[in-house]
Amino acid sequence: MSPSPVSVRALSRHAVRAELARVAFNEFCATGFNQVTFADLAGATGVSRSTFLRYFTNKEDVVLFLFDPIGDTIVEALASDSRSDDDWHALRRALNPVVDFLMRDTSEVLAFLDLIYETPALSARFREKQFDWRPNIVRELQQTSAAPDAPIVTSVRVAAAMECFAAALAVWRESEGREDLSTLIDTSFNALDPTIAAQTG
Amino acid sequence: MSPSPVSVRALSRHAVRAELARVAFNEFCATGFNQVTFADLAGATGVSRSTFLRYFTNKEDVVLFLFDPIGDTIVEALASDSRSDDDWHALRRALNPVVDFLMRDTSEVLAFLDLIYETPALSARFREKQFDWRPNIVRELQQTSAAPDAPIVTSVRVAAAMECFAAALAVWRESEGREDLSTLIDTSFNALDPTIAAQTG
DNA sequence: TCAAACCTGACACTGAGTATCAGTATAGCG
DNA sequence: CGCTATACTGATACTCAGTGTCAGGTTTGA
Repeated sequence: MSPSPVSVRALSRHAVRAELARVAFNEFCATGFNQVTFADLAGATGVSRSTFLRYFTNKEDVVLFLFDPIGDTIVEALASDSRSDDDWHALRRALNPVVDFLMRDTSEVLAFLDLIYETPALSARFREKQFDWRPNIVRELQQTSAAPDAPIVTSVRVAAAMECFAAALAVWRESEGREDLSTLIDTSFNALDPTIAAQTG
Repeated sequence: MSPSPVSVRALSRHAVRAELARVAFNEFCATGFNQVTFADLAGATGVSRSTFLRYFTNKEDVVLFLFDPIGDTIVEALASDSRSDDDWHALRRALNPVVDFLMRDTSEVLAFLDLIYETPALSARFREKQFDWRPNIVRELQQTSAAPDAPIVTSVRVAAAMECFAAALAVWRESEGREDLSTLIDTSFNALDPTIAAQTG
Protein backbone atom coordinates (compact mmCIF):
# COMPACT_ATOMS: atom_id res chain seq x y z
CA MET A 1 0.00 0.00 0.00
CA SER A 2 1.32 3.40 -0.91
CA PRO A 3 1.53 5.90 1.97
CA SER A 4 -1.91 7.35 2.42
CA PRO A 5 -2.20 10.94 1.18
CA VAL A 6 -3.28 11.96 4.69
CA SER A 7 -0.88 10.16 6.98
CA VAL A 8 -1.89 8.92 10.39
CA ARG A 9 0.63 11.27 11.94
CA ALA A 10 -0.85 14.27 10.18
CA LEU A 11 -4.31 13.28 11.39
CA SER A 12 -3.05 12.90 14.92
CA ARG A 13 -1.25 16.19 14.76
CA HIS A 14 -4.39 17.91 13.54
CA ALA A 15 -6.47 16.39 16.33
CA VAL A 16 -3.99 17.30 19.04
CA ARG A 17 -3.79 20.84 17.69
CA ALA A 18 -7.55 21.19 17.83
CA GLU A 19 -7.73 19.87 21.37
CA LEU A 20 -4.91 22.08 22.63
CA ALA A 21 -6.53 25.09 21.00
CA ARG A 22 -9.91 24.24 22.53
CA VAL A 23 -8.56 24.12 26.07
CA ALA A 24 -6.42 27.20 25.47
CA PHE A 25 -9.39 29.16 24.16
CA ASN A 26 -11.28 28.58 27.40
CA GLU A 27 -8.26 29.76 29.38
CA PHE A 28 -7.99 32.89 27.25
CA CYS A 29 -11.65 33.73 27.70
CA ALA A 30 -11.55 33.12 31.44
CA THR A 31 -8.31 34.88 32.28
CA GLY A 32 -7.54 37.14 29.32
CA PHE A 33 -5.22 36.47 26.42
CA ASN A 34 -2.21 38.40 27.70
CA GLN A 35 -2.45 37.02 31.21
CA VAL A 36 -2.22 33.39 30.09
CA THR A 37 1.35 32.18 29.55
CA PHE A 38 2.58 29.16 27.64
CA ALA A 39 3.44 27.64 30.99
CA ASP A 40 -0.20 28.05 32.03
CA LEU A 41 -1.38 26.45 28.79
CA ALA A 42 1.02 23.57 29.27
CA GLY A 43 -0.38 23.01 32.73
CA ALA A 44 -4.00 23.27 31.59
CA THR A 45 -3.53 20.87 28.69
CA GLY A 46 -1.29 18.38 30.49
CA VAL A 47 1.43 18.70 27.89
CA SER A 48 4.89 20.22 28.32
CA ARG A 49 5.61 23.79 27.36
CA SER A 50 8.03 22.58 24.69
CA THR A 51 5.41 20.39 23.09
CA PHE A 52 2.76 23.08 23.17
CA LEU A 53 5.10 25.48 21.43
CA ARG A 54 5.80 22.87 18.78
CA TYR A 55 2.14 22.90 17.74
CA PHE A 56 1.79 26.64 17.31
CA THR A 57 4.24 29.13 15.92
CA ASN A 58 3.12 31.82 18.35
CA LYS A 59 0.47 32.58 20.93
CA GLU A 60 -1.85 34.37 18.52
CA ASP A 61 -1.85 31.37 16.21
CA VAL A 62 -3.44 29.28 18.97
CA VAL A 63 -6.59 31.33 18.38
CA LEU A 64 -6.31 32.40 14.76
CA PHE A 65 -5.30 29.21 12.94
CA LEU A 66 -9.01 28.44 12.64
CA PHE A 67 -9.30 31.22 10.06
CA ASP A 68 -6.47 29.88 7.92
CA PRO A 69 -8.71 28.05 5.42
CA ILE A 70 -10.44 31.28 4.40
CA GLY A 71 -7.64 32.46 2.14
CA ASP A 72 -7.65 29.26 0.12
CA THR A 73 -11.43 29.24 0.07
CA ILE A 74 -11.46 32.59 -1.69
CA VAL A 75 -8.83 31.50 -4.20
CA GLU A 76 -10.73 28.31 -4.99
CA ALA A 77 -13.97 30.20 -5.39
CA LEU A 78 -12.32 32.49 -7.89
CA ALA A 79 -10.79 29.56 -9.73
CA SER A 80 -14.18 27.92 -10.19
CA ASP A 81 -15.90 31.15 -11.21
CA SER A 82 -17.15 31.70 -14.74
CA ARG A 83 -15.69 35.24 -14.72
CA SER A 84 -18.27 36.70 -17.02
CA ASP A 85 -18.02 40.15 -15.45
CA ASP A 86 -15.43 42.33 -13.71
CA ASP A 87 -12.99 41.73 -10.84
CA TRP A 88 -15.12 43.52 -8.31
CA HIS A 89 -18.18 41.34 -8.75
CA ALA A 90 -16.04 38.20 -8.91
CA LEU A 91 -14.44 39.15 -5.60
CA ARG A 92 -17.84 39.71 -4.07
CA ARG A 93 -19.02 36.28 -5.20
CA ALA A 94 -15.83 34.66 -3.91
CA LEU A 95 -16.80 35.70 -0.39
CA ASN A 96 -19.98 33.65 -0.43
CA PRO A 97 -18.26 30.36 0.48
CA VAL A 98 -16.49 32.24 3.27
CA VAL A 99 -19.82 33.38 4.66
CA ASP A 100 -21.05 29.78 4.49
CA PHE A 101 -17.93 28.68 6.34
CA LEU A 102 -18.46 31.24 9.11
CA MET A 103 -22.18 30.51 9.40
CA ARG A 104 -21.60 26.82 10.16
CA ASP A 105 -21.40 27.73 13.85
CA THR A 106 -22.17 31.39 14.40
CA SER A 107 -22.02 31.33 18.19
CA GLU A 108 -18.55 29.79 18.11
CA VAL A 109 -17.34 32.30 15.53
CA LEU A 110 -18.79 35.17 17.56
CA ALA A 111 -16.99 33.93 20.67
CA PHE A 112 -13.73 33.89 18.75
CA LEU A 113 -14.33 37.34 17.29
CA ASP A 114 -15.13 38.69 20.75
CA LEU A 115 -11.79 37.51 22.06
CA ILE A 116 -9.97 38.77 18.97
CA TYR A 117 -11.50 42.24 18.91
CA GLU A 118 -10.93 42.86 22.60
CA THR A 119 -7.29 41.77 22.39
CA PRO A 120 -5.13 44.20 20.38
CA ALA A 121 -2.40 41.61 19.78
CA LEU A 122 -4.96 39.22 18.30
CA SER A 123 -6.60 41.90 16.19
CA ALA A 124 -3.25 42.84 14.74
CA ARG A 125 -2.36 39.26 13.84
CA PHE A 126 -5.81 38.73 12.40
CA ARG A 127 -5.26 41.65 10.06
CA GLU A 128 -1.86 40.23 9.16
CA LYS A 129 -3.48 36.95 8.29
CA GLN A 130 -5.96 38.68 6.01
CA PHE A 131 -3.11 40.61 4.46
CA ASP A 132 -1.30 37.36 3.72
CA TRP A 133 -4.28 36.10 1.74
CA ARG A 134 -3.97 38.89 -0.78
CA PRO A 135 -1.05 37.82 -2.99
CA ASN A 136 -2.65 34.46 -3.85
CA ILE A 137 -5.94 36.15 -4.64
CA VAL A 138 -4.23 38.68 -6.87
CA ARG A 139 -2.37 35.92 -8.70
CA GLU A 140 -5.57 33.96 -9.23
CA LEU A 141 -7.39 37.00 -10.61
CA GLN A 142 -4.56 37.85 -12.97
CA GLN A 143 -4.29 34.27 -14.23
CA THR A 144 -8.02 33.88 -14.74
CA SER A 145 -8.60 37.16 -16.52
CA ALA A 146 -8.46 37.25 -20.30
CA ALA A 147 -6.93 40.72 -20.27
CA PRO A 148 -5.40 41.31 -16.84
CA ASP A 149 -5.01 44.85 -15.58
CA ALA A 150 -1.77 46.29 -14.24
CA PRO A 151 -0.68 44.55 -11.01
CA ILE A 152 -1.29 47.67 -8.93
CA VAL A 153 -4.87 47.86 -10.17
CA THR A 154 -5.67 44.27 -9.28
CA SER A 155 -3.84 44.58 -5.97
CA VAL A 156 -5.85 47.62 -4.96
CA ARG A 157 -9.12 45.92 -5.85
CA VAL A 158 -8.21 42.84 -3.81
CA ALA A 159 -7.10 44.96 -0.87
CA ALA A 160 -10.34 46.95 -1.01
CA ALA A 161 -12.42 43.79 -1.23
CA MET A 162 -10.67 42.31 1.81
CA GLU A 163 -11.26 45.53 3.72
CA CYS A 164 -14.93 45.36 2.78
CA PHE A 165 -15.05 41.88 4.22
CA ALA A 166 -13.23 42.97 7.37
CA ALA A 167 -15.53 45.94 7.90
CA ALA A 168 -18.62 43.82 7.39
CA LEU A 169 -17.33 41.21 9.80
CA ALA A 170 -16.67 43.86 12.44
CA VAL A 171 -20.19 45.27 12.17
CA TRP A 172 -21.66 41.78 12.16
CA ARG A 173 -19.87 41.04 15.41
CA GLU A 174 -20.99 44.33 16.96
CA SER A 175 -24.56 43.33 16.15
CA GLU A 176 -23.86 40.01 17.89
CA GLY A 177 -24.74 38.17 14.73
CA ARG A 178 -28.18 39.70 14.36
CA GLU A 179 -27.48 41.54 11.13
CA ASP A 180 -27.03 39.55 7.95
CA LEU A 181 -23.37 39.19 7.05
CA SER A 182 -24.01 38.89 3.31
CA THR A 183 -26.05 42.08 3.32
CA LEU A 184 -23.32 43.88 5.24
CA ILE A 185 -20.74 42.74 2.70
CA ASP A 186 -22.98 44.01 -0.09
CA THR A 187 -23.25 47.35 1.67
CA SER A 188 -19.47 47.53 1.95
CA PHE A 189 -18.89 46.68 -1.67
CA ASN A 190 -21.50 49.20 -2.80
CA ALA A 191 -19.83 51.91 -0.72
CA LEU A 192 -16.97 51.88 -3.22
CA ASP A 193 -19.22 51.98 -6.26
CA PRO A 194 -20.05 55.62 -7.05
CA THR A 195 -22.58 54.60 -9.68
CA ILE A 196 -24.68 53.02 -6.95
CA ALA A 197 -23.94 55.05 -3.86
CA ALA A 198 -24.67 58.53 -5.11
CA GLN A 199 -23.65 61.06 -2.52
CA THR A 200 -25.38 64.16 -1.35
CA GLY A 201 -22.07 65.99 -0.78
CA MET B 1 5.63 84.08 32.19
CA SER B 2 3.21 81.26 31.53
CA PRO B 3 4.73 77.85 30.75
CA SER B 4 5.69 77.86 27.09
CA PRO B 5 3.44 75.65 24.96
CA VAL B 6 6.50 73.74 23.77
CA SER B 7 8.59 73.20 26.87
CA VAL B 8 12.34 73.02 26.84
CA ARG B 9 12.11 69.44 28.03
CA ALA B 10 9.85 68.47 25.17
CA LEU B 11 12.26 70.06 22.72
CA SER B 12 15.18 68.23 24.24
CA ARG B 13 13.30 64.97 24.23
CA HIS B 14 12.45 65.40 20.57
CA ALA B 15 16.07 66.12 19.68
CA VAL B 16 17.42 63.17 21.62
CA ARG B 17 14.84 60.91 20.02
CA ALA B 18 15.87 62.02 16.56
CA GLU B 19 19.56 61.48 17.29
CA LEU B 20 19.02 58.04 18.81
CA ALA B 21 16.88 57.03 15.85
CA ARG B 22 19.50 58.30 13.41
CA VAL B 23 22.28 56.21 14.89
CA ALA B 24 19.98 53.21 15.28
CA PHE B 25 18.91 53.41 11.64
CA ASN B 26 22.51 53.08 10.50
CA GLU B 27 22.96 50.05 12.73
CA PHE B 28 19.80 48.47 11.34
CA CYS B 29 20.89 49.01 7.74
CA ALA B 30 24.39 47.68 8.40
CA THR B 31 23.55 44.62 10.49
CA GLY B 32 19.87 43.93 9.87
CA PHE B 33 16.91 44.94 12.02
CA ASN B 34 16.44 41.64 13.83
CA GLN B 35 20.15 41.18 14.53
CA VAL B 36 20.49 44.49 16.36
CA THR B 37 19.47 44.31 20.02
CA PHE B 38 18.60 47.16 22.39
CA ALA B 39 21.90 46.46 24.12
CA ASP B 40 23.67 47.05 20.80
CA LEU B 41 21.78 50.29 20.27
CA ALA B 42 22.64 51.44 23.78
CA GLY B 43 26.29 50.78 23.07
CA ALA B 44 26.19 52.52 19.69
CA THR B 45 24.43 55.61 21.02
CA GLY B 46 26.34 55.88 24.29
CA VAL B 47 23.16 55.81 26.33
CA SER B 48 21.99 53.07 28.68
CA ARG B 49 19.59 50.39 27.57
CA SER B 50 17.03 51.69 30.08
CA THR B 51 17.20 55.18 28.70
CA PHE B 52 16.98 54.05 25.10
CA LEU B 53 13.86 52.05 25.89
CA ARG B 54 12.34 55.08 27.56
CA TYR B 55 12.44 56.98 24.28
CA PHE B 56 10.73 54.33 22.16
CA THR B 57 7.86 52.05 23.01
CA ASN B 58 9.29 49.21 20.93
CA LYS B 59 11.99 48.40 18.44
CA GLU B 60 9.85 49.02 15.38
CA ASP B 61 8.97 52.49 16.63
CA VAL B 62 12.64 53.47 16.42
CA VAL B 63 12.22 53.35 12.65
CA LEU B 64 8.55 54.09 12.11
CA PHE B 65 7.90 57.08 14.37
CA LEU B 66 8.97 59.28 11.47
CA PHE B 67 5.73 58.41 9.71
CA ASP B 68 3.57 59.38 12.68
CA PRO B 69 2.70 62.88 11.41
CA ILE B 70 1.04 61.48 8.28
CA GLY B 71 -2.17 60.53 10.03
CA ASP B 72 -2.70 64.02 11.40
CA THR B 73 -1.68 65.53 8.07
CA ILE B 74 -4.51 63.71 6.35
CA VAL B 75 -7.04 64.76 8.99
CA GLU B 76 -5.97 68.38 8.78
CA ALA B 77 -6.14 68.32 5.01
CA LEU B 78 -9.70 67.04 5.20
CA ALA B 79 -10.60 69.65 7.80
CA SER B 80 -9.44 72.49 5.57
CA ASP B 81 -11.11 71.06 2.46
CA SER B 82 -14.06 72.78 0.85
CA ARG B 83 -15.82 69.41 0.46
CA SER B 84 -17.71 70.34 -2.66
CA ASP B 85 -17.72 66.78 -3.95
CA ASP B 86 -17.77 63.21 -2.58
CA ASP B 87 -15.69 61.39 0.05
CA TRP B 88 -13.56 59.60 -2.49
CA HIS B 89 -12.24 62.74 -4.18
CA ALA B 90 -11.78 64.46 -0.83
CA LEU B 91 -9.68 61.53 0.37
CA ARG B 92 -7.59 61.67 -2.78
CA ARG B 93 -6.93 65.39 -2.26
CA ALA B 94 -6.06 64.82 1.38
CA LEU B 95 -3.11 62.71 0.28
CA ASN B 96 -1.44 65.59 -1.56
CA PRO B 97 0.15 67.08 1.59
CA VAL B 98 1.38 63.60 2.45
CA VAL B 99 3.08 63.34 -0.93
CA ASP B 100 4.66 66.73 -0.32
CA PHE B 101 5.85 65.52 3.08
CA LEU B 102 7.43 62.40 1.59
CA MET B 103 9.03 64.28 -1.29
CA ARG B 104 10.96 66.61 1.00
CA ASP B 105 13.79 64.08 1.02
CA THR B 106 13.07 61.22 -1.35
CA SER B 107 16.37 59.41 -0.91
CA GLU B 108 15.93 59.32 2.86
CA VAL B 109 12.36 58.09 2.55
CA LEU B 110 13.44 55.42 0.07
CA ALA B 111 16.14 54.23 2.46
CA PHE B 112 13.56 53.91 5.21
CA LEU B 113 11.12 52.09 2.95
CA ASP B 114 13.86 49.69 1.85
CA LEU B 115 14.52 48.72 5.43
CA ILE B 116 10.82 48.47 6.22
CA TYR B 117 9.85 46.35 3.23
CA GLU B 118 12.69 43.88 3.70
CA THR B 119 11.91 43.43 7.40
CA PRO B 120 8.60 41.64 8.01
CA ALA B 121 8.31 42.90 11.57
CA LEU B 122 8.65 46.48 10.34
CA SER B 123 6.21 46.00 7.48
CA ALA B 124 3.63 44.64 9.88
CA ARG B 125 3.98 47.55 12.28
CA PHE B 126 3.90 50.00 9.40
CA ARG B 127 0.55 48.59 8.34
CA GLU B 128 -0.63 48.80 11.95
CA LYS B 129 0.32 52.45 12.00
CA GLN B 130 -1.65 53.12 8.85
CA PHE B 131 -4.57 51.23 10.33
CA ASP B 132 -4.45 53.45 13.40
CA TRP B 133 -4.86 56.54 11.23
CA ARG B 134 -8.25 55.40 10.01
CA PRO B 135 -10.59 56.17 12.94
CA ASN B 136 -9.60 59.84 13.06
CA ILE B 137 -10.04 60.16 9.32
CA VAL B 138 -13.45 58.53 9.46
CA ARG B 139 -14.50 60.86 12.27
CA GLU B 140 -13.32 63.90 10.35
CA LEU B 141 -15.19 62.86 7.22
CA GLN B 142 -18.38 62.21 9.15
CA GLN B 143 -18.18 65.54 10.97
CA THR B 144 -17.45 67.53 7.84
CA SER B 145 -20.11 65.99 5.67
CA ALA B 146 -23.52 67.65 5.51
CA ALA B 147 -25.25 64.29 5.23
CA PRO B 148 -22.89 61.60 6.52
CA ASP B 149 -23.27 58.07 5.26
CA ALA B 150 -23.54 55.04 7.52
CA PRO B 151 -20.34 54.46 9.52
CA ILE B 152 -19.55 51.26 7.67
CA VAL B 153 -19.74 53.09 4.34
CA THR B 154 -17.33 55.81 5.40
CA SER B 155 -15.04 53.29 7.09
CA VAL B 156 -14.78 51.20 3.96
CA ARG B 157 -14.00 54.23 1.83
CA VAL B 158 -11.27 55.35 4.22
CA ALA B 159 -9.81 51.85 4.38
CA ALA B 160 -9.80 51.59 0.61
CA ALA B 161 -8.18 55.01 0.25
CA MET B 162 -5.43 54.06 2.69
CA GLU B 163 -4.83 50.83 0.79
CA CYS B 164 -4.58 52.84 -2.42
CA PHE B 165 -1.92 54.96 -0.77
CA ALA B 166 -0.07 51.90 0.52
CA ALA B 167 -0.13 50.19 -2.86
CA ALA B 168 1.12 53.31 -4.61
CA LEU B 169 3.88 53.74 -2.07
CA ALA B 170 4.99 50.13 -2.56
CA VAL B 171 5.18 50.52 -6.33
CA TRP B 172 6.93 53.85 -5.98
CA ARG B 173 9.58 52.20 -3.84
CA GLU B 174 9.98 49.31 -6.26
CA SER B 175 10.64 51.87 -8.98
CA GLU B 176 13.27 53.38 -6.67
CA GLY B 177 11.45 56.68 -6.79
CA ARG B 178 11.50 56.99 -10.57
CA GLU B 179 7.75 56.78 -11.06
CA ASP B 180 5.60 59.69 -9.93
CA LEU B 181 3.93 58.97 -6.62
CA SER B 182 0.95 61.24 -7.30
CA THR B 183 0.29 59.50 -10.59
CA LEU B 184 0.50 56.11 -8.91
CA ILE B 185 -2.01 57.21 -6.29
CA ASP B 186 -4.33 58.39 -9.06
CA THR B 187 -4.01 55.02 -10.75
CA SER B 188 -4.87 53.27 -7.49
CA PHE B 189 -7.89 55.44 -6.84
CA ASN B 190 -9.16 55.01 -10.38
CA ALA B 191 -8.84 51.24 -10.06
CA LEU B 192 -11.82 51.35 -7.69
CA ASP B 193 -13.90 53.59 -9.89
CA PRO B 194 -15.84 51.42 -12.35
CA THR B 195 -17.04 54.46 -14.28
CA ILE B 196 -13.46 55.22 -15.21
CA ALA B 197 -11.75 51.84 -15.32
CA ALA B 198 -13.99 49.94 -17.71
CA GLN B 199 -12.94 46.33 -17.83
CA THR B 200 -12.61 43.98 -20.73
CA GLY B 201 -13.79 41.01 -18.69
C1' DT C 1 17.02 79.38 47.33
C1' DC C 2 13.92 75.73 47.39
C1' DA C 3 10.75 72.07 46.23
C1' DA C 4 8.62 69.50 42.77
C1' DA C 5 9.07 67.32 38.56
C1' DC C 6 11.99 64.96 35.59
C1' DC C 7 15.85 62.36 33.67
C1' DT C 8 19.24 58.74 34.04
C1' DG C 9 21.62 54.32 34.82
C1' DA C 10 21.58 50.11 37.35
C1' DC C 11 19.32 46.18 38.45
C1' DA C 12 15.89 42.62 38.69
C1' DC C 13 12.22 40.36 36.57
C1' DT C 14 8.59 38.15 33.39
C1' DG C 15 7.61 35.76 29.44
C1' DA C 16 7.92 34.71 24.29
C1' DG C 17 10.30 32.22 21.22
C1' DT C 18 14.53 29.31 19.70
C1' DA C 19 17.65 25.50 19.98
C1' DT C 20 19.51 21.19 21.44
C1' DC C 21 19.40 16.54 23.08
C1' DA C 22 18.37 12.02 24.77
C1' DG C 23 14.63 8.82 25.17
C1' DT C 24 10.41 6.86 23.27
C1' DA C 25 6.72 5.65 20.17
C1' DT C 26 5.21 4.63 15.68
C1' DA C 27 4.88 3.74 10.58
C1' DG C 28 6.22 1.16 6.87
C1' DC C 29 9.08 -2.48 4.94
C1' DG C 30 11.41 -6.91 4.34
C1' DC D 1 7.64 -10.46 13.38
C1' DG D 2 11.57 -7.64 13.78
C1' DC D 3 14.17 -3.78 11.96
C1' DT D 4 15.04 1.01 10.88
C1' DA D 5 13.57 5.58 9.56
C1' DT D 6 11.29 9.16 11.26
C1' DA D 7 8.68 11.84 14.22
C1' DC D 8 7.08 13.07 18.89
C1' DT D 9 8.10 14.29 23.64
C1' DG D 10 9.92 16.58 27.81
C1' DA D 11 13.82 18.65 29.89
C1' DT D 12 16.97 22.13 29.84
C1' DA D 13 19.34 26.16 28.60
C1' DC D 14 19.42 30.31 26.19
C1' DT D 15 18.50 35.12 23.91
C1' DC D 16 16.15 39.09 23.98
C1' DA D 17 12.03 42.36 24.23
C1' DG D 18 9.69 44.84 27.29
C1' DT D 19 8.25 46.26 32.31
C1' DG D 20 9.05 47.97 36.86
C1' DT D 21 11.59 49.92 40.57
C1' DC D 22 14.89 52.67 42.86
C1' DA D 23 18.46 55.92 44.21
C1' DG D 24 21.07 59.79 42.71
C1' DG D 25 21.43 63.78 39.93
C1' DT D 26 19.51 67.71 37.02
C1' DT D 27 16.30 71.05 35.48
C1' DT D 28 12.24 73.95 36.02
C1' DG D 29 9.48 77.40 37.84
C1' DA D 30 8.34 80.12 41.82
